[in-house]
Amino acid sequence: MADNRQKLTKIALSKVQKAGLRGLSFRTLADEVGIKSSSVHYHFPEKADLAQALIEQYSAAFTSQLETISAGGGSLMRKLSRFMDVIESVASSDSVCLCGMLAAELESLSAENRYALKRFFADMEDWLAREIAAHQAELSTSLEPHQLAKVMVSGVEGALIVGRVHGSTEHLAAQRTVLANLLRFEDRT
Amino acid sequence: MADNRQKLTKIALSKVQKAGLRGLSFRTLADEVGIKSSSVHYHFPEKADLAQALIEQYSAAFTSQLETISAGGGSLMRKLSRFMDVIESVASSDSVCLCGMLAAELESLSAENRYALKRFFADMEDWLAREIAAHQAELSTSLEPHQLAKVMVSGVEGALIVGRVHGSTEHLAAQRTVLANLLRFEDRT
DNA sequence: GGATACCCCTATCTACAGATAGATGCGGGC
DNA sequence: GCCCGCATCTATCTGTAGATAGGGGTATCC
Repeated sequence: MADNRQKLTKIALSKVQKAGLRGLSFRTLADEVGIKSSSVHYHFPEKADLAQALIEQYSAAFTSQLETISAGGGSLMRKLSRFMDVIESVASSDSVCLCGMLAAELESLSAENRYALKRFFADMEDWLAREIAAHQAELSTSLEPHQLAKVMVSGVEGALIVGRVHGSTEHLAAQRTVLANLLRFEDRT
Repeated sequence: MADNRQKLTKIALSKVQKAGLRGLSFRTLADEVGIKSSSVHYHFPEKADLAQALIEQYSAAFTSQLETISAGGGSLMRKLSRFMDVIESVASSDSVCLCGMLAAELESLSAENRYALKRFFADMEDWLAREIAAHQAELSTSLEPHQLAKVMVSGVEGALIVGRVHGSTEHLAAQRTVLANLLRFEDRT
């Protein structure tokens, strides 16, 4: 099985989204894949290397989804609704956004990890701001696209984390509703 | 010194806000207070007991601040601005909200800890919703107070966590601005 | 067919975590 | 003067973490 590396990142991703990087041990991870912990070290010498791989993989997948949304066209509200769909898809099974989780563990991350994290959030914000700016004509708000984008980034990350405590997705749902209202559109599309 | 218990919770609080509960060890904590780790266990038999004490103490202090704001009167915007001041005061020195941090570590918390966490967020939401409802006449929004409150709770928790990654308070600032706009008030008071 | 890269193994190290048992010193109250 | 509770100590247990050294098998490439 040469795809153990993929199995490792797949299982690690899910685990970190639930328990955090510190909640993941090389031993448990190895057990679940069916290899030894030393073999995990072969693929990822240090834990920071594993974290880095996770962030990059996650970011790439996320960016790809955003690009698909952009390419799909439609109104801003339609795009933002799709955006919320993407966010909502991680909320199931006691998981939060990988990068939101790692952001909480910031203090124990390597410099490289931190930089990758920054980029993730900056990319999300940029995408949102770009879409908002592109549709500004449709809007009756005077707010800066980047300010709105920052609020949305904070909002969804916070909603995932806080929502999990309550075991509900109401916080994300509220985000949707208020967002739609803020931009003076009707709910959903 | 019979106030070692207070010293413990004080130092532990600050440490957990920066590094999380897992980032705090009884040994380091004991060292900083100047006692032995076994003595920490005397005050807090298990780590969950320490966490519980932290959450309760933190919640009480927070609630107290909210009550002060309510008692201070004034416009809704004034109150919400004060609310943001309170949130902002924890953002310094690489700290996030204690409960936001613990929420990320949810999986490793005791049932009692989780319940206390839920209450913290619910209390914050209730306070916000109550204030919003009380001033609804001043507002031109048709949004439910509890939905707005949920968004605010998510927003500030997320802004603290994401903002720390960037080493800035811009996310909180954006929250302030957008919030003011959402409620159709001028910025700050 | 020998070299080489790849992948996984066994075995082990070092560090540190939370937790417990039992002893010590120091009070105040009976 | 004795007992008891409080707060702390020393010493130690047990478990688990990340990490490393070095060996072996296998497939591919020259």
